[in-house]
Amino acid sequence: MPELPEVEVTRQGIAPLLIGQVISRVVVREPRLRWPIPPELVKQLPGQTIMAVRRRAKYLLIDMPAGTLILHLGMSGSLRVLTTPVAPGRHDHFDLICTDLTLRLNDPRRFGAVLWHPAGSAISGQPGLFDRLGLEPFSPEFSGAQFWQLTRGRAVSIKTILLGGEIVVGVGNIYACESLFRAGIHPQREASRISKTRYVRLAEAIQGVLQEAIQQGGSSLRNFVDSLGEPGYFQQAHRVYGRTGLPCVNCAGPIRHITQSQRSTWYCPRCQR
DNA sequence: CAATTTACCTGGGTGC
DNA sequence: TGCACCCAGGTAAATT
Repeated sequence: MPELPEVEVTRQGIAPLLIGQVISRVVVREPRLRWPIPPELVKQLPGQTIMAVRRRAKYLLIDMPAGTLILHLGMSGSLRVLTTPVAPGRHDHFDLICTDLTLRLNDPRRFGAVLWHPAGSAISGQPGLFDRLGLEPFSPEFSGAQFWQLTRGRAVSIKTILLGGEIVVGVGNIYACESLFRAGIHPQREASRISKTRYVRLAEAIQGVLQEAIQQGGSSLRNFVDSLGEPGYFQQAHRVYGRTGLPCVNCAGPIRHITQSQRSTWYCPRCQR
């Protein structure tokens, strides 16, 4: 399940390989992803030179003169870089064929996306996709004080706020649970009833948890070339996620599992208030 | 307007 | 071995 760390590790893996490559052909085997893959890509992209590979929230942005190719891995997507011909397998929906390599998207559940943003308008203003995304967790604008400010008057739980992405992006279910545990905040606590001091702790917890996951992913991730980018963070030891009934690493009490808005939450009832 | 629910997908696991 | 069932979760869209 790609959250921000896996997307960032993927970006760091493919960027040095892709930059400078000239696109020669695009192959769409299955256009039915979250949204249909725009047919015009097949004509727009050939001849374009890849200038940069960026990330916004969990979106990968591949910049070229005519515009930006937007990729989202959904919940089961992965990218690999091929330098020799490899027969496409099941769920290999999209190929970006370049001079020296092919970028191939595999996505069994098809919750991912391949979209196109023409040059000329700011991508952050793309309606419904980028215009209401929250702050990047590693940006200078994201702080505990700002987090506190943006949650005034919000009656929903802090876990819901984290997953919503309208205040801070990149935190999925795993790292929402882990961040709240590290900050000592109960997942069901109302967002408007958390002190500024505790929001400072939460902001630091989010940054720490994500940063460590990126580092671990980066060190254990296989080469993106000619191999599947097996996400390193699957091997990471979670402190609460998925640990129903197991002893809390802090107080040894049993980790509790609950459901919040149809999503699993794990937490320590003694350490998180 | 805020909050909540639904829908989209398939692989993997479980129980019978 | 097969089959029905449930769960995983990112996020837009629909509904309350």
